[in-house]
Amino acid sequence: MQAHFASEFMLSLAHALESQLRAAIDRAFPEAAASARVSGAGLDPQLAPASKPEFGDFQANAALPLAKPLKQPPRQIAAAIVDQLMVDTAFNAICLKPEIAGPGFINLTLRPECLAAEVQARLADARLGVPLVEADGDGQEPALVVVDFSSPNIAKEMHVGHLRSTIIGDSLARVLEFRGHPVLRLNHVGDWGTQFGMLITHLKQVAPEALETADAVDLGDLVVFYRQAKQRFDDDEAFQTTSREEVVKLQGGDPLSLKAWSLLCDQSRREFQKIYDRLDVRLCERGESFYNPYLESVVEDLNVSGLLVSDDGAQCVFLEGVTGKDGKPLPVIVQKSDGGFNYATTDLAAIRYRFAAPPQGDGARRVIYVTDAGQANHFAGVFQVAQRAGWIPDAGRLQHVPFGLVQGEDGKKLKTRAGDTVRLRDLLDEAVERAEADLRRRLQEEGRDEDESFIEHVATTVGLAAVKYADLSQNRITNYQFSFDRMLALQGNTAPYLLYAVVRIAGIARKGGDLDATTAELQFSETQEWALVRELLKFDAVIAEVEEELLSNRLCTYLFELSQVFNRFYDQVPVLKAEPPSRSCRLALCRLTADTLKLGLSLLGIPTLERM
RNA sequence: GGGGCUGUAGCUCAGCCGGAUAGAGCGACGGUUUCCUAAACCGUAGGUCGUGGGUUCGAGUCCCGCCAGCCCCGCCA
Repeated sequence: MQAHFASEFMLSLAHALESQLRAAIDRAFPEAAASARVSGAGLDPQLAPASKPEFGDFQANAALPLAKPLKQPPRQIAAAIVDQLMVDTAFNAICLKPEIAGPGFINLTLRPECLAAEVQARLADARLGVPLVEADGDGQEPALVVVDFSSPNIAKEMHVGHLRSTIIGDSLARVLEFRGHPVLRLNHVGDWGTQFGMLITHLKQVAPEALETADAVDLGDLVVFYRQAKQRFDDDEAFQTTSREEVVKLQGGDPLSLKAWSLLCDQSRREFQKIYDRLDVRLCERGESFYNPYLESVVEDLNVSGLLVSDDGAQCVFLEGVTGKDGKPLPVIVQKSDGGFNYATTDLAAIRYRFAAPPQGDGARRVIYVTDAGQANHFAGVFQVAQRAGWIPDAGRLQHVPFGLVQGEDGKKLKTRAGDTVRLRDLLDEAVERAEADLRRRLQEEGRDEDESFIEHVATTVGLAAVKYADLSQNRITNYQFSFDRMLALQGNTAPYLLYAVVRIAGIARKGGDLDATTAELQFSETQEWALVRELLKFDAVIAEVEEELLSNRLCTYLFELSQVFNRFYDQVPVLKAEPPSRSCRLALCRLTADTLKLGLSLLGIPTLERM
């Protein structure tokens, strides 16, 4: 327990304060506390972070709701609670005398020496106060978390639609990994199904060499062929029939079909990998086809559990609580009338496999799907079926992490000028090109002379960071308006702003500040120093929140605010020119700020720079 | 028709378990550089939180109705 105090500061402190408050309320109002315990979980101290810096560090709002039942003015109640707090030595060790403010808020301010000691502890802690997740049960490994994200389709190029899933999924996986969860990052690529029937059928007629020789056509051509195939499939009934036959052959394991299929997959896979390498995203490919052998037994299982209903020739599970036009329950179709399986079947097989204990499955405890919000209904249905089939263990969590559409600056779905979907590759290229143009203009204006490798490195880092950060910094639920101008802006809540804060600190180090020097006792006097200290110490709580809520924008907001506070500090408080005791204390703050920004950005998948 | 999501400053968005005078950034306007990178900092202006009810000591936040936009709705994923 003691060991945890040092490494989990704000959180453990909040927990300590909460129980101290609870005890104080208990002593001040024993009858009210006792009756609250009878009816529920006892009185809630309603501890929250202070809403404004002038209110201290925390506020407890418990007095307000007590006013009515106790028939006392809330400020009087607050005073009674504070009296009890003041006799608690443990409380006095961490907090100054509480203030009662407004209608009856109890404002708590942490002792400065307590804050300084924690800064000291974090300087010596590579994890910056973020604890590793507890082992599960008796010394067992923490349970596996599956994060399913990116998921492009074979024989198509990755486009802007894959951007959010890839970036958000990667960041969530990074946060979970940092917390110590074993994470399986799954790329559920679309490598099976009807589309292959039509593509192979079409290629047989127009480019048979593509089905026999690796890389006979390039991926761009393949995309064109795919589009043509889709067109024919929609227009031409005979083509449809042939395509369906082709799917059956493929699913039946016909060697020629399988070879063609595997060539197409290989080719796409290499293209995907180029994007993932650029974005520094690691993924374990496990496409839809992986679950092929399990589809039949999924349907069989559902049948055995009595969930399966034959309707109109299709095998369905009817949903509870979800009705269609006629007021009747909506089905999830798991086997088409032609006997084929569809995506719902595959998704069910995947859920079952991921939760199932090894070696029959992954043995996951938590499964997270990062896909667009348009699939919310689908997942809700599939999740319900999995639940009713008993495939989700008691402690298992199955979560859809939805995100909104990527829109252009006109508010409509992002398209190229020609009206095509934007290729992810082109989008990344443009971000880097714009970052490079910006940088060159700046270098010229400032009369700086940098070599080409510097320019390339900075432009690449800034450009890609901008794309990632812009996406991650927005609450993912809402649609996302994509704008190069905004994401590459040098001021505001953008990647360049955050990167610049790191660069400033690196600059201090270059100019002779030894960031790694240790300081016996940290002392701070300036407002900006304390503001920075307080901001730095929030990091652990922010990570805990992202882990639970799966909202990366909370981390972004924090890093932005930390950068702002640091920039104010940098602007108003000299570091290198400060006198000896202050100088080393300020250098220590610089180092912890740099470490926090670097770690935070790395959890977003964003590397930092020394100079820019 | 049913379901989901969204609606907060001119624009793009935050807003945690319901808490104090609703916050940023951009844009606009005005200031700051003998000093660690000014890719920065400071200040000013800008709000009926879509709308009408309800619950509450207290509602942007919770509940119900309505309006608007986007998305989904049986054999595509």
